[in-house]
Amino acid sequence: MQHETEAPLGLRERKKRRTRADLASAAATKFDRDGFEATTVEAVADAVEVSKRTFFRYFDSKEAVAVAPELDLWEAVGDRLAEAEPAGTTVVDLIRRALTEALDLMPADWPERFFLCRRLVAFNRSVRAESLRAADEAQRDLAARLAPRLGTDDNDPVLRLAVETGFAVWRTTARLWVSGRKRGTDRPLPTVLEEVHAAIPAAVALTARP
Amino acid sequence: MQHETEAPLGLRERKKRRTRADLASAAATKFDRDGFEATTVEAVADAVEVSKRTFFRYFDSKEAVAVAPELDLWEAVGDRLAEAEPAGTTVVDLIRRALTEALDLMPADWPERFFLCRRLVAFNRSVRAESLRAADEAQRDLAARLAPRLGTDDNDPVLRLAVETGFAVWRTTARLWVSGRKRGTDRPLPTVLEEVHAAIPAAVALTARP
DNA sequence: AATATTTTGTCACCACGTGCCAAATGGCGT
DNA sequence: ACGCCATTTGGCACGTGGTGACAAAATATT
Repeated sequence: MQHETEAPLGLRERKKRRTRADLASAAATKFDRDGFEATTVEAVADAVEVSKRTFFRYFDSKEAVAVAPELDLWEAVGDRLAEAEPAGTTVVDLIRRALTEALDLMPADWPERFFLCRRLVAFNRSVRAESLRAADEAQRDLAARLAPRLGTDDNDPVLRLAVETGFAVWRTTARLWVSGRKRGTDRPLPTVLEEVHAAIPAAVALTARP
Repeated sequence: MQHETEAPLGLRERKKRRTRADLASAAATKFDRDGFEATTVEAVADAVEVSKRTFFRYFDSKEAVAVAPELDLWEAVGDRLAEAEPAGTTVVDLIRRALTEALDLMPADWPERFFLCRRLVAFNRSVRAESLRAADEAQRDLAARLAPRLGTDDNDPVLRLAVETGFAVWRTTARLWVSGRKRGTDRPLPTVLEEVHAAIPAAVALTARP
């Protein structure tokens, strides 16, 4: 027998995680095949042999299960930031690092799931809204955690703007990555993230030429 | 008789605009008094003496009518940008200017309506999601309009990032303005907008001190 | 093995949102 | 003033997302 690392993690918790993952997976395939609106949550629940009521105990809404990969990412980002040392680096760069580490922690099939998720985001209004809302939530959470480390409250406009910029980099990265993937160029997300990060000065200085 | 400026604007169009405004107004007061979820769209429709079916011909969703002031703003911004001359100024600043001009165009009761709208955004998940979605839509629209003036397509990451930054400034402004208004400091939005705009360098350079 | 706690299923219910068609209303020429 | 056409509105029915309440099942604890 091998040593139990991290946590015991009883049967109960394991089962819960599995059903959640199963629901997200079933939803992803059905949404991809039949479309988001054409698929009912009952159909998703049935596919996992779970009642509709139980579905809504795992996900707040139909849209939430569609962006499950993003929710997973934000959770990982929150965890990574809890132990990160902010010393010396820019806030924007700190967010980039937390994202990179979080991406590194994600399971192997995550990029594919994320890709499908982004297609739904691109084509469906309500899914797009939920995606933005989830990112915004992560953003607030992050600002609240960062504030004490900087000696300000999380209403400080400079901090807010910094966090906004960090997430702006992520959003741009996600889009660039997706469009790149569609035409074969399959670069890893952290690489794209670094590139976009480096483009910040050019972006704020971008001027129309008369 | 006086000379007709701008457009004839027949009775039909005028009536449509009025019902739309009435719906938004009725919704605002009811949402403010009874709460967003406690208010049914039927109740809003009844208050304007219009059928529920008609309500949904004016607004895509219950959330949409809640953020009507923002929708109005984005429309005005789009209009302003159509005639703005981009020469010489930064893209981020160009967005700021378009916003300032648009804010100037809004009717006198707009700030109050916007304020109530922001309260709903702050307390309600789905309204917040819709608000973010609407801003994102305006963002894309703006990027698409700006791209040809810069000689690039609207997938250029630098342009994207620039537009993201411009909107980040707006979002930060909105929050700052609201929190300022709550405690008496009632400065006009364009002023706050300028301040936040000026804080960009500080934000991207913001560093944690060990 | 018995008990306590947490999760799940069933049922009922409400309200959002939409397709469909008939009725009403404004625009317009004669 | 009248009737004709285009557009807008109302009424109805329907599917589905989402929730409260309570009983049943599953898991943890002693």
